[in-house]
Formats: sequence, C-alpha cells, structure tokens
Amino acid sequence: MTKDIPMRFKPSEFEAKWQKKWEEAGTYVNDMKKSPRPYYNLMMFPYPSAEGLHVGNMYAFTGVDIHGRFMRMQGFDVFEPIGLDGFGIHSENYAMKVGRKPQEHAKISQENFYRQLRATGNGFDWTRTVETYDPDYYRWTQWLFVAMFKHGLAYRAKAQVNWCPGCKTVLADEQVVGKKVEQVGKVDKVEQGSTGVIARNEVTKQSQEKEIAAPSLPTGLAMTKDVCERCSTPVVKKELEQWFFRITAYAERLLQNTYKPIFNWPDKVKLGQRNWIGKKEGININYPIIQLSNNPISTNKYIYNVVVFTTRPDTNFGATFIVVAPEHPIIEKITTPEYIEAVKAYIKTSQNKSKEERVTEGRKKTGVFTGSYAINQLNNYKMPIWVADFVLMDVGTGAVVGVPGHDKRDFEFAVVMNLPIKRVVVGKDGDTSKITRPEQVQELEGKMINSGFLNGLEIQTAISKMMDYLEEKGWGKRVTTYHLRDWLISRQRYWGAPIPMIYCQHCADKGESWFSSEEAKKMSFPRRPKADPPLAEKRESIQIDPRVKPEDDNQRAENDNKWAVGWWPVPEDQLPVTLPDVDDWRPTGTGRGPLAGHPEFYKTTCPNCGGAAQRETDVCDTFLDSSWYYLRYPSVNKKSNVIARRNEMTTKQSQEVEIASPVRQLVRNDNQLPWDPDITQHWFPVDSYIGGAEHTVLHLLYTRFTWMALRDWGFIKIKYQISNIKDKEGYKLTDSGVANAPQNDVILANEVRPESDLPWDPSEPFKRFFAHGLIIKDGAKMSKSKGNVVVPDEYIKLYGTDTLRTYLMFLGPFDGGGDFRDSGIAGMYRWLSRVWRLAMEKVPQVARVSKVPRDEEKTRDTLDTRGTLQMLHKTIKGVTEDIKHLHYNTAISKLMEFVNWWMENTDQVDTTMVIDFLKLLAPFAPHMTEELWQNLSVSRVAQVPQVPPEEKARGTRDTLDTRVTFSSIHHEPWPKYDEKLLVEDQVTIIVQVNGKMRDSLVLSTQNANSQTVIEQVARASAKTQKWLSGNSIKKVVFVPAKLINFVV
RNA sequence: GCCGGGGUGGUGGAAUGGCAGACACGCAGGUCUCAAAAACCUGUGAGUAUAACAACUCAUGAGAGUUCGACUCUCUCCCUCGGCACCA
Repeated sequence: MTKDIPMRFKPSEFEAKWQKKWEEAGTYVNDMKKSPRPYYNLMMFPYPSAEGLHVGNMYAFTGVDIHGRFMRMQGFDVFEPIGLDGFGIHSENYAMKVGRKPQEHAKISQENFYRQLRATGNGFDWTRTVETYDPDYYRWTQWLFVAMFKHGLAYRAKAQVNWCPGCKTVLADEQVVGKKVEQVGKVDKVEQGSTGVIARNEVTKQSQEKEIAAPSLPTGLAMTKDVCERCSTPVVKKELEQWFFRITAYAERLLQNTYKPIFNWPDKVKLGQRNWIGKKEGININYPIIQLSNNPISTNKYIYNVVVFTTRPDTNFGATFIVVAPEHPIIEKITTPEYIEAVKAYIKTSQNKSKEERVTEGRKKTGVFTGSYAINQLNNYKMPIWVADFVLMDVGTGAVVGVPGHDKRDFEFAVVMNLPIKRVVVGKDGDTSKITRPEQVQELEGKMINSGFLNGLEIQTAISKMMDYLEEKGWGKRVTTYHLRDWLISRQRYWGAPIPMIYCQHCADKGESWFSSEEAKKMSFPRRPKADPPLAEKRESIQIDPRVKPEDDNQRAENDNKWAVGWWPVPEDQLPVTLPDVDDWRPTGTGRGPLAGHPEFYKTTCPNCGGAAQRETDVCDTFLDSSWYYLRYPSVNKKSNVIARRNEMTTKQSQEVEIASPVRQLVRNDNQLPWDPDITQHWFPVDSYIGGAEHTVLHLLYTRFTWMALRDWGFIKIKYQISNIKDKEGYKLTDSGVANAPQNDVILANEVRPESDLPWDPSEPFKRFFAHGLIIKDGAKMSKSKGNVVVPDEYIKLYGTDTLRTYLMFLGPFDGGGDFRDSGIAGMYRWLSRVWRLAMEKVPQVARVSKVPRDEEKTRDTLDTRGTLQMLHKTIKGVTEDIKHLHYNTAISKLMEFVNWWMENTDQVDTTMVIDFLKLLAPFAPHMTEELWQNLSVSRVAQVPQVPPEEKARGTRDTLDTRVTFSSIHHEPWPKYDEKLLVEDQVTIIVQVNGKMRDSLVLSTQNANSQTVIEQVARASAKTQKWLSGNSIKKVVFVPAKLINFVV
C-alpha cells in the first residue's frame, strides 16, 4: 500500500460530493406514472421549529430512510418525499418571538431546514417537496375545506370552545392537554417536563417561568389544569361561533377499521385511537318531571321530562335523585319559585369557575335543589332534581341519574346532601347491609336485589334486560355515545390558510345559502352522513316531548343546513384566497383574527348575488394542512432539470401507453384536483408511514378521516395491485432473501378486484403505520427554551453523516427512542474507519488506474474461504431479517460481528464478499459505501449491459435513470444468501444436569439428532460424570441439535 | 381511578422456553513510540476460592407458581414511563 491511497476515513472528502451527485443524477427520483414497482415510503414532515433540525428529527428520518433504501435494493421504486409543515401557531409564535414576519421567518427556516435535511444523506426526492404555506399548496387545503362544506361535513356553530389566552385563539380538544399543578403558597407553578405533555410542547422561557394565578385550593391537593399544548397557558372556555368538521360522522368507521386484522398499526396507537373515539353503548332514559308546588303528585301529569344517559340502567331501581349540569336548559323551566334564588346564585358561582376548579372542588360535592322531582317509572319513586357542577354539560345529556349505592361519585353527593341510599347489587362478599361507607359501594360486579324483575341476575345480564324493558315501555332508547367531538377548524390567527367562505347578508335575508343553490341540488350523494347528533341537537331533545316523533333523516338534513344561511364557499376556480401581507399580523385577543382588521381582505362580492359580502377572517387549523399533505407529494412537480430532461425522454412513450382510467371519467379535468389521478392510483395507499407516537390522536385521526371522506366523494381511486404473492407488506422475501415480486404485477394492476381480496384496507390511507421512539435529552424533549437541543451539524462536521446515522440507529430499538448521549459516537466512527481501511485494502492499486482487476482477486477458490462464506451468509440472513423488521440496532451488531471476523481473517475476505458486505451496510452509511463501492467496482460498471430494447419500450426505470452514466450502490440488488452454506459441519450440544449447564459437546452435524449417540458421549464426559455419579437418572430430556438434560 | 409500555452489569442494550449479559460504550492493563495521538492486543456482572489454572455459588424489580429447564409463560405486589379521567 502506498501513501496516496486514502487509507484514512475522511467523510468530509466525499459525503457532500455524493449528496450532490445523487441529486443531480436523480438517483432517488422516480417516473411517477410508470415506475413498475412503486413503494411509497412516507415519514412525518417536520414543522420548522425554532431550533432547526435536531438529532431527534434525524433519528426518525434516518430510520425511515434505511427502510426506504432497503426496499429500493429489493427492487422497488421507492418514493421518499419530504416537506415542511410551516403554517400554524407554532411557526407564528416563533416569528413573533424573534420579531420577524411569519413569511420572512418561513423563508429563512426553509432554507436552513432543507440544508440540514440534505446533510442527513436521506434518499429524498428533492423535486417534489411540499410546504404548507406555499399558495400552490394551501389553494388545495382551501379546496378541501370547500369540499367538506359542500358535502355537509363543515359547519358553523356557536359552541363553548377552548380559548388560549396565551396564543389568543381557540384550540381543538386535542390541543388541550392536562398538566399537574401543585399548590405553592398562593400561586401555582405549572410543572414542566413531568408528563408527556412536554413531548409535544414547545415551551417558551417566559411561559415556563410564568406563575399562574390559581384558585385557592385545599393545601396539598394537586389538580390537573387544562393548558394549551403550545404555550402551557391554562385554557378558558369561551362561547364563539366557529367552523367545525363533522369528524363524528366517521367515528364508527374510524373505530371499526382499527379492529380489522389487516389494520397494521402498533397496538399502542390503535388503543390510543380507540380510547379517544371513546365509544360507549348505553341508554337515554326519559324521566317525567313533576313540580310539587304546582301539581299534586296524584295528577301524574308532566310538561317536561329530563333525559339521562347511562351505561348502567341495571341499577335503576336504586336511583334516588337526578343531577343536572348548571348549564342545563331545563333548569329555568322546572325550578320552583322558592328555589329560584338559590339556583340562580349557584349557577352564577359555577359559571365563574374554570373547569379545573369545578373538577377539583367537585370532589367535595356542592349542589342545590330545584324543587322539582322526576318520576322513576320503574317503581314510581320520586327523585328530587338537583343542580350540581360535577355534572358536565358536554358529557352524555348533561344530566345524570343518581344511584348512590353503586356509584362512588353519586354516593359522595348523597352523603353530603343527605339523600337516601338504596342497595340493589350484592357483591362477592355477600354484604347486604345498608350502605354507609364508600368501600361498600359495589360498582363493577354482583347480583341484583331489590330490583323487581331483575332480582338474582348478574349485572351484565341485568343491563341488557333492563334496556330491553325500557325500550319496550318507551321510557328509554339505546344510544351510542362517543368521546370524540367535532373537529374545530377556526383559528383567530394570521399564519394559516384563510377559511375560504363568504358571508352575504342579502342572501341571508332571503334565507339563501349555498345549500339552496342549483349546484347543491345537483349533488346526488347524501350531503350529510348519519352521525351522532351534535351537541346542540342533544340539548334540544331534552325538552322534546317523547311522544313527538323524531324527525326523519331528510328533515334533519334540511334542518342541519339552517345555520348556513348567507354562507357561500369561494368558487374553486377563484382559489387560493391568498393570505395578504399585512403589518398587524399579531393575534388580537378580541376573539377575531388579525384579518378582521383588513377591509381590503374581507370586503368582497357575493358569489351568488354579486352584492357586497364579507370573507371569513379566521384561518384554518394547521392540522388541516397536514391531514392531506401525503396526497400532494407525488403530484407536485417542481420541474427540476432532471425532471424536464426526463420528460423529454419519455413524452413519446407516455403518449403511446396512455390508457383511459376510470378516474379520468369521473373527474372532468385534472386541474380540478390537487393530484393527478393517474399518479395517485399508482402510489396509494401509502406503503409505509413511520412517525412519532405522540401524534396518536391528533394528526393520525384527522388524516384517516380526510382520506375516508375524499374516497367517499370519489376523489381518490386506487388501482388494486394484486400480485401473486401477497403478505401484509405486499411483497415477500424468498428464502434467498431477495424480494420475489412477480414481473407481471403491472398487468394485473389493470384488473379491478374486489377490496376484500386485498392484503390491505383501501379505506385507510396507510398500508401500515409504525411508531418510532422519541429521542429526548436529559429527560425532556429537545427545545431551545430548555437549552437541550442537540443539532446534528456539529457531529456531522466532526464524524460525518454516516457515523451519526449509524450511531443513532445503534442506540437501541427503533421504536424505543431514549435519552441522547454522544458517549459512543467516537466508537462508531472508529468502527466505520475500520471498515473503510479493510475495504480499501481490497481496492487494487493497479485497478484504480487501469480499471482491470488484479490477478490475486481472482484466486478466491484457492483460499480456504468456506468459513468466511458461511459467516458472510449468516450475516446476510440476519441483517436482512433485522432490517425488514426495523431492528436496526441488532442489524448493526451483526455487521460488527462480521467485521470482527474479517479483522481476524483478512486474507480470507475477498472483493466480492466485501461488495456484499458494503451493500448490507449501504442503507446505514450511504456515502462511504457508495465511495468504496465505486472504487471497488469501477470495472464492473463498464460491463453493465445496455438496456435491452423491450425494456426500453416499457419505459422502466432502467431506461430513465442514470445507470448509463452513473451506477449507484443504492440501486444494486440486495445480496442473496445460500441456505446450504448456512448448514454447519458441527453443532454444539448443551449438557445439563437438573437444568443447569454442566458441559457442552461439539459433534458432527450428522449426529446432532441422535439421542443415543449424544447421550453416550454426554455420559462419558468427565464433567458430566461429576454431577451424575452417585445419582440415579430419573429422566432424560433431549432436544435435537440443541441440548440434553439429565434429571437426577 | 382506568388503560397501555417498561424494570437485565458502571452505561446503551442482546437473548421470546434451552450456554443470561451478544454487540458496543466506559474503564484498567499492554504493544508500538523519545513522548503523545492513532491503531492494535488483553481483561472487565457480583462473589467463593487459588500462586496460577481449574472449579463452584449467586444474579434479569420483589415474592410465589407452571416446567426436566423461566429474563421469557401464569398470579400477587413494588417502582417507573406514557395516555385518558367527576365520561354518568
């Protein structure tokens, strides 16, 4: 070896070079319409936060990229896009902090992020990035809003909403998080970092240290505050008119899909989604109300009734009172004169309390009597109706039936208010005595007593029997309730897509809205899917006489649209409604967005009557932007030089191959959709989606909802690619470790098959979702305010991207995450250096000049390489399996084991083995393996056969990509292993006595299954003898080729 | 309170019924060197024991159970992390 060979591993000398080369050559760019084996490898796009890309982001992206590179080497056309989720409160808050306009900040952070992202060495398709604040993008976000509106899924309603005084905007339920608060003197400190809140929370220095005035609390009582997930400011409730998406209409489908066996998601995330949807099956029971002061009991007449939701009607014989929420509309109707003052006072106090005060103070129950009674028709028991603030208006029907004997909360209330307690359930302990202590409150199990026709039944049986009975009598109706609420879209902020709606007073005066237009009447599909009745409807039902028939679905649909009077969507061809560049963009705190101060923005003309009208001035929630971004990527065409060149090459072919797709017939014009239907049907659903588990209920639920809606409306059609071989990943690894997808799946793809044939669920956007772990630092998520941000840049400068990538993946299992520490990164650098040196020794000095292999490289057969080959093939098998299951840390350790072997047997590892090894390492360390591979195989490149004519005609990747000029290791086929080579000559048999290892025997493989031989050898061994002598053997356990155990 | 994940050397972790601690980090000693760095080699769970080897015992949060055999399966408990929560 002479000195001029770069024996030293210096990543800085080649990493940037390859990044540039890959991008120029389009190594990771596909022909979006024709790639024969599309594989959509999606990762969650980052929001460009204050601190730039940190190692936590890099950890996630690297893990996804390794999967993509692996799949590419399996022969798939891997599409791996990236973009920026740059709209929204988060970016705006940061812009505010640094005193820049959001759009200026966006420009700066975009540049910085994309620079950092390029340095990660990921196989991104840089010709198709998506930025949510790009008018070309949010034009379609607005289009989606309009589509939701036209399909009856977007509506405007007055509601109690979460208001963040810090961010000066409303928040969706999902964006409000609980945080524990301990009392510290007269003020409370919001604990930071104590919960997972911090994981998705960027806390500013100010808010972190801000002391929040708290209600006086009993000393030592901790409580949970509802705070804004962005800034940790406690949220308050405000009554505002807002836009909502009717996600509740999809609650059942969103739930049911998670139970399908092909729903390939982590159990943890599935459960999270199910819990959030929170389906409960119960019954609404009607109780007629009597007012003692006005009506003698004997008349048994009622004007009003109260509806109560319960999941436990079995205990209804034990009901002794009713409690309604202070906001309940029935209160003013039924409160008797002598109680009016007290009730009014109580309601006023509770209105002044925040939710958390009510919750906390509610533990010592308070309440007032209304003077009215409800009749339990089961036993004609007269139940006093109380008002108490532990009952929440937005849960169930806002009224509960008190069964103090069998509900802890009801028990507490009954004790405080001195209400009767009846026992109707006997538990396992057989206690039938009077219930006087909380421990006696039997909630979950037991048999019914004192309950008429239910006596003796187990509670489960009693529940359904009681429901049957109540329905039969017409006293109740089974209902299903969900915890999921409709998605609040409006934000009183600036940095978002303006909500594309127009309000026209003239049309409103005439009672007109878009729903009365010709266009609306032409829409044939139901405008309003059946759904759980929204809150407002539930409240109304409380006052409806049960004898009045409920409205039918059509009637309801019409009623549903009453709110819309005067509202018109911005016509699609006028989108986008551009966000104007204004100076007073900061949030106002008045309950209206900054755009409300700009007549030049909101003054417009009515799309219907042409008269003066006003635009909506609120903007969309960021989660709307990110709910569909993955649909946009494949259809974005940034027209880079590469693409332009390719298009020239392929124009002719694509014209020839053009076929009429069913989607085209449905949609008149591609310009009406955010995507090219041909491309979309080629790439969807997404093959693999990998992202953080912290998005369990937010992003993922919205995304699934959006997909389902778009598909229902016919905007997305999927081409069902049925291959002969299918497993849940849609491909299968053969024994030799190479993907064996049939060549003809392109043809089969034109065949329309029933959905039930599919190995995945087309009603879901992702064939699988995988949640990676979160990298934290010093126990908290990295954030600038915490001063714990670890930026990859320094490490990349010091050790190179490959080292950092491999190091991050070696830290632990990919779904685990963990606390970042850099103590071992130098070790990873040393290991890659070792690989570099060892491989470099195989680069023949002569060959590097003449491109002809040295003779000694041909002499492989003369060396004793069998052991080495076996080692290599074991490694191929292990690494292949591990990467396939995203077990990157163990894959790397197997590569290390091979290198350890290699160090000890340098002369037995030849060039072809080195090349195979480099391919296994390539997904982890893409740059150095490319560099080495180019050096080692430069002579092979010249021999790459020209693309055969028939392939050229098909227009597959080989024609289009840069193979002719540049062949990348990342397009090489994954190494195969030979099962025959894995068979060992010898096996080690463990000898145990009483289950303890006492000896091990090395035997030839042919004897491995013979108990007779092994037992004989084992008994003869001196070590074993020591333990056997003097004992009689009671039993011999033999596991072929593994162990023999003597029981004495 | 309910639901879910987890608890293995000084550290990250490996092993899914069959040799506990793979692979690394760290640490200690050594080779090379005038010296250092780099590189390479050796050792490294705790203990008993030994001049050294050998050998043995104990160890996967605690305790029980199933089994010839348990980090792995079952039960009880403890701790920890995450989610939900006066949800009727």
